[in-house]
Parts: sequence; C-alpha cells; structure tokens
Amino acid sequence: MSALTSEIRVRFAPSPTGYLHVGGARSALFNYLYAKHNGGKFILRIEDTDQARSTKESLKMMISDLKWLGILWDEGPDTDSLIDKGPYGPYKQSERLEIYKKHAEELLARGKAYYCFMSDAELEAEREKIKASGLHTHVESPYADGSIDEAQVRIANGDKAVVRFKTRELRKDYILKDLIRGEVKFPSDMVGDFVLLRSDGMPVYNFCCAVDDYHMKISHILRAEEHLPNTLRQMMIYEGLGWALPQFGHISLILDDDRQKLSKRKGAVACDQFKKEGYLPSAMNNYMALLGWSHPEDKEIMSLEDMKAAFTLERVHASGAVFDRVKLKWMNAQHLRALPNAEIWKLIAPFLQEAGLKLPTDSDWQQQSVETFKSYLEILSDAITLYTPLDDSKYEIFAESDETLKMETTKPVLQAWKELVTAHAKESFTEAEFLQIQDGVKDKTGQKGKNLFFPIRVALIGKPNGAELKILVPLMNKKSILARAEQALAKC
RNA sequence: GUCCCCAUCGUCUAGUGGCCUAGGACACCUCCCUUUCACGGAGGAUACACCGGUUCGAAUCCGGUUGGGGACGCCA
Repeated sequence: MSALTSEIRVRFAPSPTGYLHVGGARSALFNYLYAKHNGGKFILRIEDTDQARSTKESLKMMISDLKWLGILWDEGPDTDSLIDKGPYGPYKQSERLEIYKKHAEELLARGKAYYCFMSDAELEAEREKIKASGLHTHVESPYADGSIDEAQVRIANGDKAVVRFKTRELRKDYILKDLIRGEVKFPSDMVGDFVLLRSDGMPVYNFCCAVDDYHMKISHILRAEEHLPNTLRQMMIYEGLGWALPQFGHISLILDDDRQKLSKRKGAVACDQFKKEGYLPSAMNNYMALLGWSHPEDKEIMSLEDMKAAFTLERVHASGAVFDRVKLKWMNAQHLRALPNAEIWKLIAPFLQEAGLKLPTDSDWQQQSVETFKSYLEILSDAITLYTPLDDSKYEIFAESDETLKMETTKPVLQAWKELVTAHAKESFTEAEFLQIQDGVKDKTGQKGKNLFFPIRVALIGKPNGAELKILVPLMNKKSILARAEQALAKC
C-alpha cells in the first residue's frame, strides 16, 4: 500500500469493566467522526487483558451503549453475536495472547526487555525508599541486566517473573508530533521500566496497545489526554520493535464542575444513565462533539451527518472542558422538539408506561397531547410529570396550590365551574366549548384573570401553573373533570 | 514531590498579528408575546490570568510567573 493511498484507520479500545462513560463515548465519537469524514475505517477493539475486571456483561453493555449512540464500527465484535468481523482479528485482546508473547520474546532477545523477579513486598519497599528521596518514582529493578537463560531456568523451576521494558539505557528525549498539541517532548526517564507481561503471562495495556495498533494498521490514535505519558512508553515499544509510529492526537479531558476529571461520584457519567433519564442519542453526540470541537460555521445543533461532514482535527482544541448538564438538557430539548409529534409520542410512551400511567390509546389524542406538552419537554422522563395529571387515579392537589385554595374568590369560581361542566351535554369538550364555559364562570362570579384561571387550573391539574387550559381541557373528559372539581372544592 | 499538558465571559467556545471598542451558545437579568407557566422574539450585564519581550501594531508570536489539570500500577 503506498503512502498516498494509505487508508485512515482509527479505533476505540475500551476495556469492558463497566458501562460506557461519557469520556469514553466522546473518544469513540471523535474517532468515528474522523474516520467517516475521511472515508476511513473505525475499529472497535476490546482491551480485556485484566481478567479480574473484564466481563462479558460489561462488553455487552458497552456495545449496546455504542449502538444506542449510533457510533458503529467497521471492524470488531458484531453488535449482536459479538463474533469478530474484519480482516485484522481477533479484536479481543484476550484472544491475541500468542501475538504478544511472540513480540515480548523478540524484545527479550534484543536486550530491550528483561525478566524481573521482584516481589510485591520488594516493590513496595523500593517505592517507599524512592518517595522519601524525592526525585522520581520509578522502581529500579536489580534484574535489569540479568541473564535471560538463567531467568528462564528459574521460571521453569516455578519462580514468578514479569517481563519489563528496559528504559535506563535510552537516555534521550522523545519528540511526539501530536496532532492536537503540537510538539511534545518527553525525557526518557519520565517513565521507569514498565511491565510488558504480567507474571501470569498476560500482557499489560501499553504493550498490547502498541502491538495491536501496529498489527491492525491503525493510522491515527485519537484518545484522551490522560494517555499522554503512555505514549512515551508506546513510542519506546515501537522503537524497540523497529516499527514506524502511527499519528497521535490527544484530546482534552472532560471535567466536572470542580474541574477534576469527570467521575461517577458527582452524578451521572454513564451513557446508560442518560438513556434512562430520557436523553436522545443525537443530543448526546451533539453535546459531546462540542466539548473540544467546534463547527467551522459555529453551528450548534447538529446531526451526526452534519458532524461527519464538518469534522477535522484542526478544530479540536487542547484545553479541558467542563461537562455542563444544564446545556446538555437544553440541547436535548432542541433535538426533541424538532421531532414530529408521533415520533415524540413513541419515545415518551415507554416512560409513561413505566410510570404506570393509564392514558388514552387513540393516536389523535396522543399526538394532540404531545402538541400541548411539547414546549415543556426537555428530556423524555419529563413526560411523566406532565402526563400524570391526565390519569385520574394519579390526580392530586399539590402543595403549590395552597395559596390559590385559600383565596376567598376560589370557592365561588369552583362552584360555578362545577355547575356549568355538569350542564355540558357531551362527554368531551372542544376548545370553543371550554371557552364558553369559562366565560360563563366569569359572568356568574365576576372574577377574571388569576382569580379565574388559577382555581380552574388547580381543579384540572392540581396546580396553578402549567399548560394553557383551552388546550388541556380537550384532552380530558367530563367525568374526570367533575371528580377533580369535587376534590378541589373539598379543600377550599 | 517529579515529569507532562492546559490557560478568552460562571460554562462550552469563535478568534491563527491589523476586520476585536473581542463574536456566538447555555445560564443569568430586562422587555415583548401570553389573563399563568413553558415555548418563542428583542435587548442587557459578564472574559483575552499576570509580567516581560518581539512588532508600526498582539487575545493571537516568544520567555517567565501564577493558577488549573493529568500521569507516575503485575488498571486501562
């Protein structure tokens, strides 16, 4: 493959140890957008070498979250069967152990790595000693220059050893040309002799990451800034194995209000959580994209397609971004309200059902109700509060109605309201019919403005503020309106 | 502590030496629409961290200071 036609290949490489975090989702998004903008391939690789923490359940959750967001991959485990697809598999690191082993041996043979027999206790003691001395925190292994043959004999006899990369002879600066940060200079002693293979033979992150990126022909590595120091280790591995470096770009971190790395302790950070609260994937993507990237024409509300078309690394910037839930919510409302009413109903229906609300099933009513409540909907779960007053079994008079109920003028208004509704010949009300009754109440009692509307609204939805009465009443029927009027009256 | 990264309104950002008396969005305030609330519309307040250079000219380039963050694992 010539340099001119070389394909853009990027990857998202999560470890399946829990749900998908918004930070991870944003990394996945950027990779995806970069691939799609450039006609390249987006690969999903599973970093499951930490057997203690990786689970199949987590993998399934992760995949379902990615699927929900619509960030789909060209190579990697199939979304349903989890069976790998693509020419550079397997895509799960736990199935690539032979490859890592082979390259570790290569490094060992070249004198770039060594077996280290230090015990946990020895490492701990060494770290304490170094900490006291102040300088850096790298453990110096006494085994760095040991004979490999002798080490292998010890291992054959049952001793446990890790394979470490030897950094101490690499006295130089490594220059990374980061696509987002420009030139970054790492002194080689920034890292100590890091572990390649654990004592049980499982590879460690930096090693399999480098090996896989090479074998999977990854051209661009776009990942979060926290990986910047790892990049030095990976550069050393590439160099040790004589491989050409891919391009790197380190995206800023997503921060919490207190400017620390976003963490689950401060509220929802799992995509799944946002899904459950009723955020739309399109809004999530839109919001995440704008954390560190901007549209060339400053567009704010965008679809995935808009973003694919406009995404370039030149517009990704390097400073951290605070995750603002308020703006996310606003953005969700924008995406939601742009949808047709029937579509919105389909989205809120599961939330209403989950809340146990019994509501009319005819689609005209459903769409009309969406039209009525739309401007109050920010996230799908808001529908529950909005629709609850429409279910007779859930009707209650809220505390915020107290003031209205205490007004002297309220009782006569409610009595007149009840009388006129009773006199109404049909079970349902059109907007005009309601207006007529309302005028009747006005004439009978001489009340207008708040004195008129607040009591009626309380008798309708249990609180003085909310949607416009004339569009609310046509969503209700006579029987329930009357029952509610009784209840409100009883509280006067 | 050591190394690395970052630095424009409260927040997300535009800005790549003159178009900047710094633009947009969220949030906030005022007004309009509306006999409520929400939506929508119009307006307002609010920022180039600091100090030195370079330059005719600096938010933009360079150096330093300060502040914030990240990494220092047989986690990823």
